[in-house]
Amino acid sequence: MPERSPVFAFEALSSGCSSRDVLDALTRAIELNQLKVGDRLPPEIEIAQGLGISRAKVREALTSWQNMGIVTRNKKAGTRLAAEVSSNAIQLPVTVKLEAESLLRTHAVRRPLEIETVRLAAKNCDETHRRIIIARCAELLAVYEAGEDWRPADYRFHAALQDACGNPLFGQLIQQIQQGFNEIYEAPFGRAHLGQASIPLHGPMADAVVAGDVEQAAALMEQILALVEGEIREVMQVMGQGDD
Amino acid sequence: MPERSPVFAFEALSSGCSSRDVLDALTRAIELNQLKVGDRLPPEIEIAQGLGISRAKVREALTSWQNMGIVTRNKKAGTRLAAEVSSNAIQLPVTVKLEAESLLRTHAVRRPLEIETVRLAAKNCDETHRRIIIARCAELLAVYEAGEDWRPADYRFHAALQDACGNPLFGQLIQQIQQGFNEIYEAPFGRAHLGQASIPLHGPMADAVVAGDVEQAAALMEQILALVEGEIREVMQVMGQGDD
DNA sequence: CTTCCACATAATGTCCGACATAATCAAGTA
DNA sequence: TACTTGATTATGTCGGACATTATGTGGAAG
Repeated sequence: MPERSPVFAFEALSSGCSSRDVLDALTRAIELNQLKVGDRLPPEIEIAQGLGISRAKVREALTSWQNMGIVTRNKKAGTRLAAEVSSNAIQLPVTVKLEAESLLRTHAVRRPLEIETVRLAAKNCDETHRRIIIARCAELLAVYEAGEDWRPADYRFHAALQDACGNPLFGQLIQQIQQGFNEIYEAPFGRAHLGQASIPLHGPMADAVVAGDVEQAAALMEQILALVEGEIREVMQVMGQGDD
Repeated sequence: MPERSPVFAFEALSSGCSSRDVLDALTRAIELNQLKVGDRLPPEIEIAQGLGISRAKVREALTSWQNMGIVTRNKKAGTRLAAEVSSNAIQLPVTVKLEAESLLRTHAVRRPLEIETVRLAAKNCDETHRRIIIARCAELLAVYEAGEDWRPADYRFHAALQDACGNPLFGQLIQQIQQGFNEIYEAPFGRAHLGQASIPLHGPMADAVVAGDVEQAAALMEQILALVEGEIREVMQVMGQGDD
């Protein structure tokens, strides 16, 4: 059984075309063939032949997507969609330089975004999202009290909040900033364990969001972030990194 | 007169190395040779020879930097640094998908970042930044009252605020989000003229920031953004885009 | 019949060499 | 001096070859 459709429709492309043109054509082809996240793209050589350009050009374009996290590539396994693409979306590569010395600065950027997220979540979330938030929060607290690794549950809880706020951009930005934070954090300090002290506050915050109490939810999120910030300062002082 | 130093020091690189390794090595070489923004990098072929890898690999790495806006490339003119790089900085490509239908969502993300910026600016700015803010604001108001194009002055004023807040990440993020916003805004609606109604509020806001009145400054920025949001809604309604 | 190992296969990863293209520089002429 | 023309040099593009590595498959051993 072939994993992907044997035929893949392409529109021809002129020889002298920019990488952007290639990505646009690929985007249209993906829409046309209704590829979903996780689906496989044709081999590079077939894409090249289909578009009428060289494999190098296809590779350049795909590398660009790979850097953006839109596709994953593996030998033999091929290239797979890791995120949705759509022709009426603009890929804006916001490259932020996160300096290793400025963990606090990175945290500072996340702060207003997280707070606004819970504000919006408290204001906008519907019954479905309320149930999800409550469930994720209960899960987080259970894992935390059991003494297990609470970070995956924490991640899912915050993802639920970001979902509930009704604007996917918040989740996208926060998660990518967080990812960058972890990268520069783990290098000198090992795996991230920040936020331990703030877990007990997550229950009341979930309650406030579900109850639609915007100010209370925002205030609790502020407290949570303040605790995290305190832990960052501690760790940096212990490691003799000085503060910033 | 040679525009760049005739010798360029490299450290050798193993053959099977990731694109990331190449960029790291290049970063160190750039630091070592003290290249600044606007300076020229050696030709790709020299970089390849210096690092002991193929030109294709160098090109892939440079393309990645080009997509991130770190370098610009021109035939014959060569590759030039467009932004600073440093070995203790992590380039985090935050790719946000800005959909054409969601101008309001984009604005919603900018909102908390702008408000936090003026909060921090009001709290942290020193005498130098105060003078700059006052000057830029006066300039903006003068241009506005003269009936000229106030957008460049507006941009400079906001840049001064972002400078004054003490955390360069805010400015970077906001400006790139704004750039993406303009891209998707200008396509259907022509050049951006948003914020006209909010200009008179900029004077009091600058005063509040300079006076260190955090809450007043934040409140005025909120009003400004609310006016902008109103204009976005108007334009979208007129153009029959519906609201989101 | 099932399990496990070795080989064939197919896709990306890497490299090389060649040519195209364009911008800059230099020389030469009006 | 000013303009034009050609040479130079760098990136842009392409095709092909080989390396590397999951995946799949078939045969031998149990």
